[in-house]
Amino acid sequence: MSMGASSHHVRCVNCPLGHLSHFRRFSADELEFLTNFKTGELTADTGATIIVEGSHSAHLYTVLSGSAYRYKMLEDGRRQIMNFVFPGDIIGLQGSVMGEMQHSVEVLSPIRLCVFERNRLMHLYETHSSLAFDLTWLAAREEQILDENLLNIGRRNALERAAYLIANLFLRAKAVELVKGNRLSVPITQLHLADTLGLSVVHTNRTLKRLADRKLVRWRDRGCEVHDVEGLLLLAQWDGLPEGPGRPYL
Amino acid sequence: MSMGASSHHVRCVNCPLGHLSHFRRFSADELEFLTNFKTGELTADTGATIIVEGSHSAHLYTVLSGSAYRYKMLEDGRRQIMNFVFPGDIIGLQGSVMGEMQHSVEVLSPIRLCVFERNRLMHLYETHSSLAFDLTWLAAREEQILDENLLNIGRRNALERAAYLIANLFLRAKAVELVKGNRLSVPITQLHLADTLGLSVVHTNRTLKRLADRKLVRWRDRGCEVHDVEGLLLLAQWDGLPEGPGRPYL
DNA sequence: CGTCTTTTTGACCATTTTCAATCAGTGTGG
DNA sequence: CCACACTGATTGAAAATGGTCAAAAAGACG
Repeated sequence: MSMGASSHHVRCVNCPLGHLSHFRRFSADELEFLTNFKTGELTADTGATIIVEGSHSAHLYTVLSGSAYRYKMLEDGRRQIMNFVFPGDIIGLQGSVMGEMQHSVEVLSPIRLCVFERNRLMHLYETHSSLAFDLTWLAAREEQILDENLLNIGRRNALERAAYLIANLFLRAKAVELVKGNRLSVPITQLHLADTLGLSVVHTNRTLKRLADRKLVRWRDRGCEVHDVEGLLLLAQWDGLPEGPGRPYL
Repeated sequence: MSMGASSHHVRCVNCPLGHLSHFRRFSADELEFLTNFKTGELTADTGATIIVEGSHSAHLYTVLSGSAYRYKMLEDGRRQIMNFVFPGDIIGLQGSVMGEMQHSVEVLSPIRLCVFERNRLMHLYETHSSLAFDLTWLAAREEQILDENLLNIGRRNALERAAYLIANLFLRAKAVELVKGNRLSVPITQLHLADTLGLSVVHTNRTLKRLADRKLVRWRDRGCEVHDVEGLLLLAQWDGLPEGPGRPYL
């Protein structure tokens, strides 16, 4: 994990996220503010821990590229992954707003983060209400994703669960160009899936095979190929992502 | 479900939540703004549906008294309760910020709500950044609760799950005086518990009996008595509520 | 090539669900 | 007051789902 060389005042006009139609455009004023609000950049490699449960991080991050996941652990080591973090997603908002961090975040694929200072957050609220609203939007969106995850784990069986999760990851990843062909370019292992689905690795593996038998997905070379998104949606009784283009980010 | 008689400009100075040390105090300015921001009140009886999944509610609510729960359903009828709603909690923020409502809300015990207009929300952000921040705080808190619920369902077994959920409900209810003695004064059924825990009613019932055998809780007269909170926390490997006094609300 | 991680498989075990009743409490109308 | 209908709580037995243990196979990597 290291701070980028050209730390301060990286030009947000050239933000890599700005090129994706998935995200909203900033006004000139917002762009200028954000350029100043941004403290620097941070990169981290696979396996690095960006945030530790229980810590009081002084920062807030937006993912510029790469991926990570948010998780919690019980004292005896059982782990539950709550959500995955893709470009445009924000990391550490919970902690910035409420104090102590209640979850950890680990890097999945080499990640580049935009860094903001937690103690300047109030200033954003005071001077740029549209961005403040966007932050609430981002929090509400995370809430919504968690609702769906809860429904998934609580009420779907193993096969449906895996179908939902893979379809969800696939569509979210696709929106930020983390899909190559029918292949998810996020280096997820079956253990990650298992810890997200609330299943054991063994059963997750068997479930994936059943999905493969139905020609819905295929696990190959450490990665997941999606052969039939519609089939996955149908199996999981899911409507797909509600989001259109133009969603907020910071 | 009906609108209160003295709809407009109910004096927020006398807000019933203001008497609970659990919540933060408003400044005179905030209080005046909120009194105007508030559109009216709404009361609803047990079983009423306040919000329907898929709708575009024009309102946002804060619970003044009573209780409710938030849930989602699969097409085939399986239901998952995501969270319970107590006094001081906000209802409909997700929909207000993101558009369509992605979950339903049903009344548990006769409820009194403070009503706000969704289309005036931006005005709040523009003029009262402290309240805007509070809204983000509330969203982040919901996110945090959902994280814990996800860990609960995903990684704890039935006994631990029930222990966590009951302890959690008990402590949250206690903070807003919805506990009488050791008894939760929220008319929850074992089906509600089951749909929250991701278990069947039958197994939930058996699990509750096991908790009773251990003298941790007791189910009596349609309600739950908690005999040993510490024991529940220990069993669930949970630290209890992180919240201190002085939390925000609208 | 040897080591490490990840995936895959088999056999067996535990947990949880489903189905089917029964029981208890509540409220209703006669 | 009692018969009746209803909802919610309990229980038993059988079946299904998912977990654990152990080991092998397949890649990944230096």
